[in-house]
Formats: sequence, C-alpha cells, structure tokens
Amino acid sequence: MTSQEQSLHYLQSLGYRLTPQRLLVLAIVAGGPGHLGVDEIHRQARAAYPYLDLATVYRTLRLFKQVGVVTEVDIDNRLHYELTAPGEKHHHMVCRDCHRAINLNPHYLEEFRDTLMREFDFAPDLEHFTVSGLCRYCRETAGTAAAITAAADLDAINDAEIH
Amino acid sequence: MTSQEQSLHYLQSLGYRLTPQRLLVLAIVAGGPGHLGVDEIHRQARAAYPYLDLATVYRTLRLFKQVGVVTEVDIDNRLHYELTAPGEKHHHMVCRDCHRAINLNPHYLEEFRDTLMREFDFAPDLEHFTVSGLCRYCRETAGTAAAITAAADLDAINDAEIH
DNA sequence: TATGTTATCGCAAACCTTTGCAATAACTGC
DNA sequence: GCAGTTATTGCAAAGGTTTGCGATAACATA
Repeated sequence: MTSQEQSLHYLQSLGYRLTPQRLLVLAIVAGGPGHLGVDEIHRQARAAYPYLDLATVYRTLRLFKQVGVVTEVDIDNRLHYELTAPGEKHHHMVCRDCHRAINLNPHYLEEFRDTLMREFDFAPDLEHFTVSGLCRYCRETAGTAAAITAAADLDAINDAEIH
Repeated sequence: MTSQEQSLHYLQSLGYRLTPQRLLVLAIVAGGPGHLGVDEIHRQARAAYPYLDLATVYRTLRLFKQVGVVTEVDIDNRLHYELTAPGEKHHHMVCRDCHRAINLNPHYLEEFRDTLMREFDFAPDLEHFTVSGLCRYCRETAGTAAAITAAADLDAINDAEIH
C-alpha cells in the first residue's frame, strides 16, 4: 500500500467520502516537486478533469491539511501545499525576499512548545509552522546594499509603492 | 512630546509626508483598546473624515507596520493593529477557537532566533510574531468534549462545512 | 442491486486585501 | 509666499480565498 493509498484509507476511516476530485488533488500534490501553489494544482487537475472548480480545490486542500495529509506553506501571501511525510515531518523558513522555503527540523521547536505549555497552558499549533525572515543569500545582498549608503538600504526595505 | 508625536516626527525624518489621514489613523490606533481590526479603524476614522478610503487605511497601516510604529496581529485571517510600545514590546498567542490574543514576552523567542541564525544563517522576522494555538480555556472545553465520545471530538475539530 | 441519507460538488457571489491610475496636496527651493 | 516636484489619495477593479446554496453522487442499509 502506497502512502497515497494510506492517506485515502485514513480519510475514509474518519468518515470522509472518497471522490474523484479528492483522488486527483492528492495525486497531484503527491506528484509535485515539493510545495505547489493552489493555482498550479488547479491547472494540473483541470487537465485531467476540466470541470473541477477552484473552490473545490481549496476545500479539498483545507480538508487534507486538517487531517494532516498535506502541509500548508504560506509563501508571499499565497497558499502552497506539499505532502506530509510522516517519517520526516518538517517546518519551513520562508525568505521574505526570494520566497524560497527552507525546511526546518521539528526538534528546533520542541523547546518553544514546551515553554508555552508550561508557562501559559497554551497549546501552539506547530504542526504546520512557517517563519518568515531573510535567508543567507538575501541577507548578504541586503547587507552589501546597506554598506554603500543608508539611503540605498531604505529603498531596499520599502516596496515599490513608496518612493 | 507624546509617543504619538514622536512617531510622526520619525515618519517625517524618514521622508514620509504627514497627512491628515495618517494622523487620524495613528490617533485611532493609539486610542483603541489593544488591537483593532481594519474595518473598526476605518469606521472610526470615517466618523471624523467621511471620505477616507479603506485602501488608504490599509496602505497607512502597512506603512506604520513597516517603520515599526504599529504591530500587526493576524486574528482569524483578519488583520489587526496596535501601537508598538517601544518599552514593552511583545508577541502574540492567538487562540484558534475563541480568537483571543495573549501577549508573549519577547525573551521567549530569543533562543529560537539565535538558533536559526547560528544553524541556518536565517534571520527570522520575529518583530511581529504570532503563534496560533489553543488557549487554556478552550483546551479545557475541547478536553471535556473529547472525554464524552471520540465522535464528539471529531465534530469539534471539523468545522461547519463538514458533517 | 435498489433506495435513502447526506457529504460533496459546481457555480456564483462574497470576503478581505492589494494594486493601477489620474487627481490632489505635502513638501522643497526659490 | 509661490511654483514645481512627486508622494499620497480616492476610486475602481483585481487578486486570492471563503461561503451559501441547490443539485449531484458516495456510501450505508436492506
């Protein structure tokens, strides 16, 4: 039994119905290279089944995420999904400049979770965790710019609308 | 000089113009009890200046956030803003059930930031950090439900669309 | 296999947020 | 204080995502 089939059986065991749409979306996410954007998933799905609606894709992915079959990653305000690999679960660091996603081993968050539980009785959702920030490459670039002039740095920080 | 006036001078020193719209939005965020939703800010602002557009409110708040004058909090997929108190900066834990926001002292994140910097050369954006999760109260409620039947627990987890 | 129940779908419309553009108004230098 | 420059505004439209609703199809039971 493949991991895909396992996911489907799991859905069924929770009382959800197996529909062609769900099989299709799952197959596409499973086949994609890493995380796929919703529009990309929709486009691929429509190649096989032209009537599939975008809303259904969103609903399906939300369901998959809820039950843990896929992992959601927010990249530049757009949702992306990848198959949750049970053995090698990971979080993401997304660069706010180049929008690349870097995997982060869950153990880096264990301590943080324990602290919040102990101190505040707060159970953080750290199943699908994403930190935004600046990756090594983009930090170097930004750093160089800053070294030239403070003004150039300011320009780099502000987006197109400003200045 | 009040903290509001300081913020305005700071904006000006960065080359941004002081407009009535910006003064108004700042005053409202400063006056609000904690974090305010964008629509709430817009409503209050229009009471004083009816032509103020929603887009301007969004742009203004984005600018304020960029320069650090306000802090953005994502509550249930909706943006909220509060004045950044320089002396008492804090992060947020937002409950996914009751949507209440609990303040979190920055020192709880220092170690996490250091780790990401050291291990990955990744500089996380932890200025405006929000963790989603389940607060003490809602954990108790969910716990009770789970104790009754597993089915009830399942219902609680799925949202209205499911079942 | 036929039937009933209801989860799921497709469609359309709504939601919150961002963006393009021409008109306006805030600042600069004379 | 006045004119020129251009950041900022209001408006309208688009963007990505969610939701309401009637019609359909997946599953359970017999």
